[in-house]
Amino acid sequence: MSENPSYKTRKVITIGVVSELTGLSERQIRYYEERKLVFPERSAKGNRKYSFADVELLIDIANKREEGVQTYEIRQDMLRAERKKEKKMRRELLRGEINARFGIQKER
Amino acid sequence: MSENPSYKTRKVITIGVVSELTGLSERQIRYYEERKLVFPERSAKGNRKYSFADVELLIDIANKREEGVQTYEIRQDMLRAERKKEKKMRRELLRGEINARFGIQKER
DNA sequence: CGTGTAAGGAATTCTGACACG
DNA sequence: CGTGTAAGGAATTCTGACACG
Repeated sequence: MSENPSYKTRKVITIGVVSELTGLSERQIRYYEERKLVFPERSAKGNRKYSFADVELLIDIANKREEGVQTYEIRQDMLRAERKKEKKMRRELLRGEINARFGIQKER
Repeated sequence: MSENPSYKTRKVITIGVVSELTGLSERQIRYYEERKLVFPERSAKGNRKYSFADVELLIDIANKREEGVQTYEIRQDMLRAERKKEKKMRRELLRGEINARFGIQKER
């Protein structure tokens, strides 16, 4: 049951459907790609394919744009968030390694 | 986090992508619809849209077809399984109602 | 029965560009 | 900067039908 969590990240949705789902025009969606905010995959013959995660991201972008935030700012925020998350993951990885060597044996 | 379990059942995938995902020809996919094995939605202008659940179902169908099972048999099996599940849900619903009236107060 | 294919048309998507503000 | 639009072409999808086995 529930085998695949990749339903959210698998890129299978064409731009027309994404447009319906987000309310954005295809022009806008392609422009946000140009501005490096979304990264669809391409089918064999070059058609863009998006994931549900991309759709949600685009909705967030649309909200920020409505507040007047420029695509450049949105991109900067995304990059900052990404670096923060990486830092966190490194800390957790390190903690895990330390535990693997010393932490596991509770006391003896 | 993880707000939407509908990633699996939301019908957003076009037939070409389903064909890639399943290895079935578009002809086969349309035929299985004709035989009432899958039920895609339609976009405004009539294009079929499938869910991840549909994709998995189609893969199951493809496996059965390879074993020589006819579409009619597959359909009968699906209907039987569905009735069974409904029966189960009715039982559980009933049990829940009974508990709501009598079961909750443990003892007094 | 299950699937391939050619047919003709309609809708989709793509890119690069001009426009406006 | 962000978005609309017309342009031309290529790929997608649709339906109904004929073919084969």
